[in-house]
Amino acid sequence: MQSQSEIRLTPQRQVILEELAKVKTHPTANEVYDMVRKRLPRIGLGTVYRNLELMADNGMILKLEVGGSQKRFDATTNLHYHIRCTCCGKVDDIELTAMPHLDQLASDSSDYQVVGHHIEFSGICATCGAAQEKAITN
Amino acid sequence: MQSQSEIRLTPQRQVILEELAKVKTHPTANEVYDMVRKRLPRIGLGTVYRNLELMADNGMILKLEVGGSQKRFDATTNLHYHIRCTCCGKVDDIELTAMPHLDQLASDSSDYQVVGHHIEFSGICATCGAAQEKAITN
DNA sequence: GATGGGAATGATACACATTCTCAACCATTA
DNA sequence: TAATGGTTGAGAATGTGTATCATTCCCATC
Repeated sequence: MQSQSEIRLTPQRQVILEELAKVKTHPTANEVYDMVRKRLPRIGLGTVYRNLELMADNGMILKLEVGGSQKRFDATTNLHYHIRCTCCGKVDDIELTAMPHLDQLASDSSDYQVVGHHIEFSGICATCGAAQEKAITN
Repeated sequence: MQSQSEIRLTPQRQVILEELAKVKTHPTANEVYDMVRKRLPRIGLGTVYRNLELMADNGMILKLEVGGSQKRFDATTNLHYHIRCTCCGKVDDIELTAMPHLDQLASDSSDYQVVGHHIEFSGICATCGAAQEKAITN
């Protein structure tokens, strides 16, 4: 997207960025809201949504439109892939070399103007897997 | 998931399946509801959601958790990839050989029990592209 | 230092997709 | 036929995200 070139770094935006950069997970807007509220108790939920969206458009952060009902945000903006736990919804990075050439293939075989791609694996995370084991053996 | 082995094929479920198989698009639950209602005017929206979910769990259809705010459904259950128009939200199949070996790679490099993957390209579809051209030249 | 205009914020209302609840219904079997 | 359990339809409830709008903030200019 990367439409606007510069946005003002208000205190709210700065805190949102910092909190997002602080975690290795891929929090939802609501989770970001909770994290930010510890430092700025009076911030509005709308402000968080608005600024996450704005910063994603600006290329400062990544908006993950993965499965599940919520958008997630990522401070790491280079091309990388994710795995989502179908059980608890958690999203982790996956170590897999990026395949930017896929975009060309897709472009060749469709009448779309391809802008990018994302690979999302799904599975059961270690925690949920262990919980299932436990539930079965009981 | 493919948990339940057999489900009763009620008239509602049959019509949902037939209508879904009839189209090459990837309709949302609401679109399925509209299609089905032409044949079963008294069907409830909840029934459509309930049964789409059920049939997806059963492996009879595919639930696409792609970007955008709505889930989409697909009568084609073999592994294939999609492209979504960031402008109008339309989802099309993309002709690209499936890469089932990716699951193994992901499994090796994470502590998840990997069950599958999906590749989603994003871009501007021909229709939206043409509309943009027009808007600029005017 | 006052001021005026545009951007940003916070509170709230709203829109929308999806799920939940529950009474009525229906098929199946005892 | 009566009992049982799954299924349906209707509407309420939930949850995520967006729009609105009055107020506040920033900052260049006077």
